Amino acid sequence: MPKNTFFNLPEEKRELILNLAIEEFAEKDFKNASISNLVARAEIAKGSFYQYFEDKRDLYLYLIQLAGEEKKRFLEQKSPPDPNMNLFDFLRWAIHEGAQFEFSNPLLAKVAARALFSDRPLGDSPFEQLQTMVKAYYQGLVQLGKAQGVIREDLDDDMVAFLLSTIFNNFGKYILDRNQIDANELAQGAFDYQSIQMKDQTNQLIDILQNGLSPVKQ
Amino acid sequence: MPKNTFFNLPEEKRELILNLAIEEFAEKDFKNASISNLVARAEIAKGSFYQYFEDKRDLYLYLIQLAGEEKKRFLEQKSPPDPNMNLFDFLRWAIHEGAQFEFSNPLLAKVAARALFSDRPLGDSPFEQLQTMVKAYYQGLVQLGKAQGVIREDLDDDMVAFLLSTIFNNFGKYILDRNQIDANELAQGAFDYQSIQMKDQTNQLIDILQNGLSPVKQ
Amino acid sequence: MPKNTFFNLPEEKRELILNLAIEEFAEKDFKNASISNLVARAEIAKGSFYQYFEDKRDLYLYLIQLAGEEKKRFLEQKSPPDPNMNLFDFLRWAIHEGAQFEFSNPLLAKVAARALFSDRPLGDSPFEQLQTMVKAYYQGLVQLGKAQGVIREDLDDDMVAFLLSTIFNNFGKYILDRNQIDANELAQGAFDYQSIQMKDQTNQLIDILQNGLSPVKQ
Amino acid sequence: MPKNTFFNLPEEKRELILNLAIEEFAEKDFKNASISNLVARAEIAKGSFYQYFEDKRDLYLYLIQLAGEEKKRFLEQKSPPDPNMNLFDFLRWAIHEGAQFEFSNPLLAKVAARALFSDRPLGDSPFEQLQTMVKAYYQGLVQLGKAQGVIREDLDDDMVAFLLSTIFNNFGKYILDRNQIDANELAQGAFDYQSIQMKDQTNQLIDILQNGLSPVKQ
DNA sequence: GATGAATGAGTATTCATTCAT
DNA sequence: GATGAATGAATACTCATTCAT
Repeated sequence: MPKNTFFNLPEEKRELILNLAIEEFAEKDFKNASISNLVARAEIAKGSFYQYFEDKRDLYLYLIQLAGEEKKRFLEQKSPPDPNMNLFDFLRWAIHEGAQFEFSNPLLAKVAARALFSDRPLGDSPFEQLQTMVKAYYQGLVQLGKAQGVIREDLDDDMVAFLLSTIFNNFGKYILDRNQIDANELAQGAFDYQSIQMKDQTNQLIDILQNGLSPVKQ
Repeated sequence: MPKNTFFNLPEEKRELILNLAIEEFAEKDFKNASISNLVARAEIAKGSFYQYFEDKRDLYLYLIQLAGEEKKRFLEQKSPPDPNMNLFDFLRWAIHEGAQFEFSNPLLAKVAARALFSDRPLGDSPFEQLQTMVKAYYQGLVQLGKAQGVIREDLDDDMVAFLLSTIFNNFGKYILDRNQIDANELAQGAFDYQSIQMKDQTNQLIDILQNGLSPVKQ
Repeated sequence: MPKNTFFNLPEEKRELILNLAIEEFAEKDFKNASISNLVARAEIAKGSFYQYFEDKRDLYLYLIQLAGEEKKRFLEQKSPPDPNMNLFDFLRWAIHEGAQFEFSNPLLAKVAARALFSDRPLGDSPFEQLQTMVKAYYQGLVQLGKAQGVIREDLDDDMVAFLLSTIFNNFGKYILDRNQIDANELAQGAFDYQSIQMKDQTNQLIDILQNGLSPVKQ
Repeated sequence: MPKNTFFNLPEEKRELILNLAIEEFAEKDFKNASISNLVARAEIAKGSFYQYFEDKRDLYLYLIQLAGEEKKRFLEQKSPPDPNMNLFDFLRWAIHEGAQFEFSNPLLAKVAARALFSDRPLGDSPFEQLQTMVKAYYQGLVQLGKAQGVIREDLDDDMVAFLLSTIFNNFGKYILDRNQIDANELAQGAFDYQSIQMKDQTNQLIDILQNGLSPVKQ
């Protein structure tokens, strides 16, 4: 956790450091992300960095935590779904919002994706919490679906959660790839999610899941 | 490409270097993988490494190529599917074999996954070919499915290919996670794919896809 | 250009580093001059060198610039010549002073000579400016001589400038050779220019040039 | 000295190695000249090099010796001057021939120039012989001039020898510079000495020396 | 006599972290 | 609380030379 000195910083300065840190860890993985580079760009003293953070690791873990919180806040701040809403209608809404998150915080999303999928410089333990959280979230969705009767009872919870999370976690990147959008350009506001026509494909994707997961209608 | 000196090495020594290299690049990304560490563990002279490989990049690209070849060979050596086989029956077979590959070459699979999904130290070009190949493969499957009438005609090819490839690419890792198996222990032969009961879940997964993608029966 | 950290160093330390650097680059050309050796002898940390200088090239170019400035300062600090002074009287003065410079800064002179005459590790561009400056200086002298009527009008400016610069550039080294003086010993203050009787030869040399270049008296 | 194995080589192969070695040592100084590069380009085995030469130093010294011999042979093979010829007429002839040597053996000339003027990787001793030879040659010329009565008796032999040698040694390079000719292109026969109009300047240069050195006519 | 793989000390440069001011 | 100079282990890579075949 960052030290108090960091949180006591004037908001403007704190935000600057944070944004530059996100850029740095979005572009490079843990080892290659450079504190030297960060402090140079933020125009703070090397020593100051160590007044704000324990070490590089401290900053990194903070960013990952932040990414989780940001995503959660993002989803909550938008009209959160009626708990009685059909699960697939919720997913239809959520995949849009999730993609929009990737669009509005592309660099932070990149940091998180890196942490979740490949770069594990600090061993697995610091990430397990995040991963457990994510997993629990999707398992909750599956259980909700079963309770609503829109997911077949016999399906393995764990496996369905894997299916959903895998798809949702990669969908944002898929959109970027498909539309040949670079995360850095995106961070500079070069694109607008609304301008991209993905609705049809998104609906098809949810349809597939719905058809695949629902009890067979007779 | 490694130099002839490498291929002329006694098999035992060559294998040793290769395995240690795979370990190194499985644990760390390109930049962090250390040649110094590799040669120390392999007990060869620094200079010898450069007799065998042009440079670090040369070794890395070789490993990636190797991963592709190994996977291809693995799939081919097992009874390859009857082209007339129903696509989903083929997928049912392939997801098993693919997972088995991840089991028999866990570290090499890790190197490849890293290359495909996050670590792009050498620019995108060396990977685009691989990625294009993978993408084409899955789009071919989609088209086959449509031709067989087992995938709905109106579905977007690209999106379905994304769905399949995402699931297949992550399934192996999912199995490892679910069974709490570490790739390094696995590499030391600590586990056996057959001993793990995944058949039910695997079948369910394919069922979901089949139900989701097939034309609605009426 | 060295960084501020270098100029902020206590004078004693700065001088030590500089002198050892001059020794290093006087003995060896750019590629062979060893930063490792330098920092070992200066007893500073490897990393400290890179706090002071961008890189090896940075130090090298600084030394060359220093050599130029030192020489210029040296000539200016001594009573600069009356612009109306006969060119050959000026040369008589200058060749003495120039040789004295080689005596008081033998290693720096060696670095500069190497840069001007043979070692071009960084392409020609950084040196062209210096070389152009030197060339322009001598051509200016030739034109002055013609204006004063002490150099024959029909002589090729370029060629005469070559003649003068070649002689002046090599004279210092000639004196060292003739008196069997080693630049390194000299740097340690083992010799004194005044103690060496060269006045007669120097005068003869200028006489030769004067007789050779002047319009024939009739 | 190269070993007998070298001299026993088929002439074609020996010449090839020699020419590539000259290229290597013309482009780079002793330390940077690369045996690895040489053997690669000559397509001989690394070990073979050490069958032919003691070490790098051995080859280098051989090249320098060769350069001296070549120059001597070059001057002798052309109609050598009548010993009774006026010294300055001889110099007028010699400066042409010398420049032509630089033109016909530009790379070898470069190796020699480097050795004489700046690169002294092996200490001074191996070069002293060459330098002594050169010096003796020019002192001989000065004495001849005095004997002929065309050089003033009171001039210091040593200094006049310095003057002549300095000018003659740098004149070839001056011509190359003035005509913006690159030694490597020259080695490939891209230029022809005859095509360059330097006669006027050359004559002026000798005139200057003659006027400067001759006893004053009254 | 030819080969070419093996060696290892050498190179410049980077960077997280410390600590005296 | 801020500073930024100092540190030194770490990095990839080179190359003359040796030596077993």
